[in-house]
Amino acid sequence: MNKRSSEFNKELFFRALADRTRLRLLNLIRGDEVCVCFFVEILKTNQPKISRHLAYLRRAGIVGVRRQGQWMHYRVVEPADANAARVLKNVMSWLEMDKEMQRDRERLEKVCCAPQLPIRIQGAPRPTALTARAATLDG
Amino acid sequence: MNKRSSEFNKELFFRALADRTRLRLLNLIRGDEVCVCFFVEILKTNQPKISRHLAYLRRAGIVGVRRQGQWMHYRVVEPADANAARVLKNVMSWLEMDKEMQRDRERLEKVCCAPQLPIRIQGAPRPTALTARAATLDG
DNA sequence: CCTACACATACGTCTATGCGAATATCTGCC
DNA sequence: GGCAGATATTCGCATAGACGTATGTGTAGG
Repeated sequence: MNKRSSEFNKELFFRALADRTRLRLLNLIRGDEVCVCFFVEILKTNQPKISRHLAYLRRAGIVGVRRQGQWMHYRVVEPADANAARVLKNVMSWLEMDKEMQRDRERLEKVCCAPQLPIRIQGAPRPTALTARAATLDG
Repeated sequence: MNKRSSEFNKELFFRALADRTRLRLLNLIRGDEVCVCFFVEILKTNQPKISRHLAYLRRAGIVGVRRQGQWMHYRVVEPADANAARVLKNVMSWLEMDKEMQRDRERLEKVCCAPQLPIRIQGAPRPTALTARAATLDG
């Protein structure tokens, strides 16, 4: 039907990036694999909101999920389209220069590397990469 | 008030790119300076629609305008933020691979390089760069 | 001035999307 | 099976944005 059906949907891709909450989520994930409850904790918001935005990013082919028991681990994936992948890389490094994004990451690192996780997310699996740092502290 | 007031608005930037008509406009402008009536002609749509989308791109800091008599010449400008500029460059070359965008450009070139412009836009100033090619044909 | 032309903006409508609150789903465990 | 915790989806509402039509604005030419 649609003559563009085989092409990567750029509009969907950019709309996915056109929201501050989603950008903050991408910034928190980075090269890691982060479970939903951390987003809720760091962005200090309700869980459905986070979940909806992650679903949006998933539909746009920007993030992927892995289930581990009751937890869902989100990661940034390479978009199917090479140009989209290139743009996304640039966007990710762009986010590093944003003050709010930097604060978000500081909070995430502080939370993840602390010997004790906050009460709300006691049993949650920590982000893989960040946990490597926290492992020495956490028994 | 807003703690992010000094930072470039990424959401506005991406929302500007999150629309097919606006992407098609950017693709038609490219490195050139194109007057509104050509957009209307090539995209085969009404003038207010084009004008609104151009205004959106202007607000996002992606295009600029120059008035020449009754005609308005639009051009792609370098966004104030260096990262935005880099992303925009990538997007522009991304557009080159899009079938519809290629067709749009073919139509624009055909129209601009023809000895006679279509009746609707008889007196319009041709895009500068493309006109260089048409100049030898057009008296 | 008045008209014609190019373009911009306003208006009414419709759809997409964001939100919080409520609810559903899935998994681990007893 | 049933309960609890983590996550997803739904619902109702509010706003943004896209569209076509109508109208406003600025400029050139008589």
